[in-house]
Amino acid sequence: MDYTRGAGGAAIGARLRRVSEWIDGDATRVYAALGIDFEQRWFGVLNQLAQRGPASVGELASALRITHVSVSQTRQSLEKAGIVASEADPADARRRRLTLTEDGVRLVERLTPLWWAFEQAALELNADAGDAVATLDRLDDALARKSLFDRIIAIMPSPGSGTSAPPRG
Amino acid sequence: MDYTRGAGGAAIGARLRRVSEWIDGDATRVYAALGIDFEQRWFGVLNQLAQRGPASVGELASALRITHVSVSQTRQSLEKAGIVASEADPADARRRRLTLTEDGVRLVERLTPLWWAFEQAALELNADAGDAVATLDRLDDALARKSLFDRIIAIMPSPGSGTSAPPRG
DNA sequence: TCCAAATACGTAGGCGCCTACATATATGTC
DNA sequence: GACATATATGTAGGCGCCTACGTATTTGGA
Repeated sequence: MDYTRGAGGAAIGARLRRVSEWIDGDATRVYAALGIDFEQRWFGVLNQLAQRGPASVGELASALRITHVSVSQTRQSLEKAGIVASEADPADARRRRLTLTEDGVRLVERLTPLWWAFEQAALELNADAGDAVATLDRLDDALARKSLFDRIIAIMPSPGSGTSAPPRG
Repeated sequence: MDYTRGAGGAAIGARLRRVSEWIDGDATRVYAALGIDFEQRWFGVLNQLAQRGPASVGELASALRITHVSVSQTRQSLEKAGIVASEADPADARRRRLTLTEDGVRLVERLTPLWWAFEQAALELNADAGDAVATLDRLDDALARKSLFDRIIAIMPSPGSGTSAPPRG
């Protein structure tokens, strides 16, 4: 039924995406079922600001290992929702300093028990799946050492030009 | 630097998505570097048609474990590119029967060595990451047994209503 | 001191998937 | 054989991320 298990390498990206869609979708349904107005993409930035205090777009992108563009869009959404505020960094006008608003602090407090439940569910799932998180760590590390692009080009019968994938870090 | 490793459960979806983005992106760059006009999302449908012959939208969705909507959109893209053709199933006019065109067959032949390289690279990556594919299998199975939604709701302090996540297929 | 290069952030538009809803055809029951 | 229900596919629009490119500010030689 699930042919992707037999499709091997070329499908591994699709499989990862599929599982992430399931998890994201279920998380979205949890917030909806509890009547909480919350977007999945807010989590990283919000959690980061709650744990470590004010930060710039670039710092958040680096910590979350996503692009600054994605953080920038999330910031706009968070500001529109009144959860986060921002101002130009007085020491460097290129930077934007993000902080939680009072509403933001309250939202984080309200969500904390839910995030705890997430954590427990993830631990349970992780145990069921034979330490999936450790595997994710190893996958991250392996890709950081040598990107899939470089691996494929190195294997290709006729390697073509010497182009290389951009670094991910 | 990568805080997501410490963020635990609530970030697992984001981490999976992130890795899938890296892999998808590298795959896209490989096709681009070789000058091949190919979209990532074509792979599942194309590979399935090549391996098992003509199939309907629903059959492909089921085999690939994605929604029929996604397959429908991919079909339109493949038809526009002249790689796939379709006709109403004579036995059931609701169904659409997809087949590879001659161009489609040629494209699959041209891509076969590349997909082989993908496969080798994935095997290498898989070995580097301590059998990530087996972990993905277990994750699939664990989520099929009990969705993340159900796991979270079961753990929540005040479980709220008796709603449940829809089955995944 | 001036100006090229680097850095920080933003906008436009795309990708591959999704949910919600609409349409067309088939099926089963009275 | 008519009609409610089930099934197969499609359309509209959203999500969270991306690349490509543009603008504003800072930095570091010549």
